Amino acid sequence: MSHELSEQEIQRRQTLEQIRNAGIDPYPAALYPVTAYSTAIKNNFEEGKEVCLAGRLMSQRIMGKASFAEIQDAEGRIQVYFNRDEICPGEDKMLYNDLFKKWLDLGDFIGIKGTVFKTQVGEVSVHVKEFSLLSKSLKPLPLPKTDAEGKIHDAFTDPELRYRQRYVDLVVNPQVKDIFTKRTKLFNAMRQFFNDAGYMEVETPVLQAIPGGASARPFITHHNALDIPLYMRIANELYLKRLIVGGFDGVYEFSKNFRNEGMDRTHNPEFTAMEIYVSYKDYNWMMDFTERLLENCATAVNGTTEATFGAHNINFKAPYKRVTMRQSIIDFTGFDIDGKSEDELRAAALGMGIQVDETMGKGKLIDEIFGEKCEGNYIQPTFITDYPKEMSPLCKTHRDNPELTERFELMVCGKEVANAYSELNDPIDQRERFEEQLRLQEKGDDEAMFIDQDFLRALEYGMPPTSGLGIGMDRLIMYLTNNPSIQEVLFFPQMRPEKVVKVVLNENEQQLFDIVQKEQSMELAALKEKVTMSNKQWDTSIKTLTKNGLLKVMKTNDVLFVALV
RNA sequence: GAUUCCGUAGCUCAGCUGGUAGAGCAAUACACUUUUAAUGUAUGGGCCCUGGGUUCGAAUCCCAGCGGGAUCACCA
Repeated sequence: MSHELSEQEIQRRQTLEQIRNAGIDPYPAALYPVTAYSTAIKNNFEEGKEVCLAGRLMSQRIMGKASFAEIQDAEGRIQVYFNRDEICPGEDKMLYNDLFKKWLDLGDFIGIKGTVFKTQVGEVSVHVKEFSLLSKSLKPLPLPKTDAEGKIHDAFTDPELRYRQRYVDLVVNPQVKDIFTKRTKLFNAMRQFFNDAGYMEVETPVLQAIPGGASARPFITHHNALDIPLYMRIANELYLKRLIVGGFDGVYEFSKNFRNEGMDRTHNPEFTAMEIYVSYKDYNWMMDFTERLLENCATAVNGTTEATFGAHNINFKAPYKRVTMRQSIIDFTGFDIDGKSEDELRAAALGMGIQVDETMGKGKLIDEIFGEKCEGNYIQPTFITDYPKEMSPLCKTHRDNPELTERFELMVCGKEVANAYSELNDPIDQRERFEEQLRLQEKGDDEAMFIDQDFLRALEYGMPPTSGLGIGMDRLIMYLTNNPSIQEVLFFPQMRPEKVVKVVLNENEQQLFDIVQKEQSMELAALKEKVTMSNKQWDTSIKTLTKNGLLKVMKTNDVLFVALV
C-alpha cells in the first residue's frame, strides 16, 4: 500500500533511526522474561515485590526528572513510575532524557523490571528499575481518554474503521476484548458439556459437491484437478448423519457455514453453527438437553442464567415454555391452521395483511403467518414445536399427525436461536421429500434443497432413530453479550474491499507514461529510443505501468505498440 | 433492493442563510522529582471523500459516483 505518510508517521520513522544510531535495537529478537500481569499486580498488592512485565506504552506524564506512564498488557493497564537518577545512576542520562522522554511513542511495546509500590494518592504502580524497548510502533493509535467522571473522550467508534482495523479496536477499546473472551468461553463451555455427555467432536467437508442440509444460495468454487464445481458448505447436517449411520452414538461439530445472501446486522456470509446428532433420542429428549445446555452455557459466560439484550431481560434458566406452532398461531391470530387447505391458508394470510404469492405452498404460508404474527412475541426462551411437513424435508413425520413433523425451534427475543428434529431416517420417505423439494424448485422456490443421492444411499443402509440440534452460535453470543449486530461478535466481519489506492509512479514510470500520453499510441521500439534508462529499469517500469492498467502493449503485424488504456 | 443520515487535522468533532480552515486530545520544542483527562508556554500539521455543475467566489448550494452507518425488505 503506497500513500503519503502523515507528519506523525514521518516523525516516528525518524526517531526509529535515532534509536538505531544510539545503538539500540528497536525490534530485539530475544525473549522478554515476563513474570507478572497488570491486573494480578493490582489485585494482589505486595509492597516491594519485584516484577517484570511488558506491554504497550499508553500514556506518559512527564514531570522533569520524574514521570508516570501506563503500560497496557493482555489483562489491562498499570501505572509505572520512572525516576531519572535511578534509571541512569551515572553521568549518562540518555536512557531517560532521550529514549524514554523523546524516542518512545504511545503504542510502543516496552518491558519493565521494577518493584511494586503505592503512590501518594494510593494507586498501585511499578517503580521502574530497568526498562527496554521491545517493539517500536510507527502508526499513532487513536487514543480515547477517560476523565474523572468516567466519561470517554475521543472514543474510537467509527464502525467502518473498527471492523476494518479490528486490531486497533482491540488495543484501544477494552470492552471489545471482553466480547471475544466471552465468545471463546461459550464455545469451551459447550464443548465441555458435549464431551462430558460422551459425544465426539468431528470434522466434515467444507467443500461439497452437493450443498445440502439447508436451503440457501451457496458460494461456488472450482476444483482444477477434478475440473468440477464445488460448493462451500451451507450446512453440515447430512455429513453428521452419515456418521450416525456409521455407528457413532453422538457427534457434533462447530461448523463455519457459507451462504451467498444479503448482509445486515444479523447476517454475515460466513457464520458459525453448532450441530449435534445423538442416536436413539427424539426431539422431546433434545428439548430437555437443549435447555440444560443453554442454562449451563449462559452461566459459564456471564456467571448467571440472566442476560440483558437491549430492553429485554432474558433468563436461560431451564425449563423453557413449549408451544406448538398451531397453538401459537391460535394465540396470536385466533386462526386454527389444523386441517386447512392451501387456498384457505392463503386467504387467511391475505386477511392478516401478509403478502403471499402463488409459489407458496402450505408450509411456506404457515411459516409466513408464524413469522409475521407470532415469532416476535417470544422474548423468553420458548420452544415452538411441530412444524408443517413441507418446510422440514429432513425431519421425521409427527407420531400423532401426518401433516406435521417432530421439529422444534428455540425462540429468544423473537428470533430463532436453535432448530432441532427427530431426524427422518426412513429412506423412502426421505427420497419423496427431496422430490417434493424439487417440485417446489420448479414452482419457483429458489431455496428448495438439492438431492444428495449418496445421503439417501446411507439412509438405505439404515440410520438409528436420532435427534439432531443446530444452534446459531453468532446469534447466541449476541444475546449473551448484549450486542444487536453480528459484526460486533465476529473478529473480522465481511466488508466491501477497501478502495484501491492510487498508483504512485516513480520518475521512470512517469517519464514513460507522459510520452505515451502525448502520443496516445506508438511503437514500442520508438518509445524505448526516446527514454534514457537501463534495460532493467525499462523492463520494470513498463511492467508496472501495464500491470496497473495504465498502458497496454499490443502486437499488430509483428510490430509491438504501446498505447494508453 | 428501498428510505434516510454521514464523509473536514493522527483521533473526536465544530464550521450559520456561499467570502478562502477551527477546537480539544495526539505530535514537536522548552520548563517541571508522586502525577493520573498532569500542568504551563510556544510551534507544526488539511487533495474539507471523488468528479461535474451553479457562482466573481463552494467545505458550505445542486447533480452523479465511491465508502460507511441506521431503519425496512429479503433470508430455515
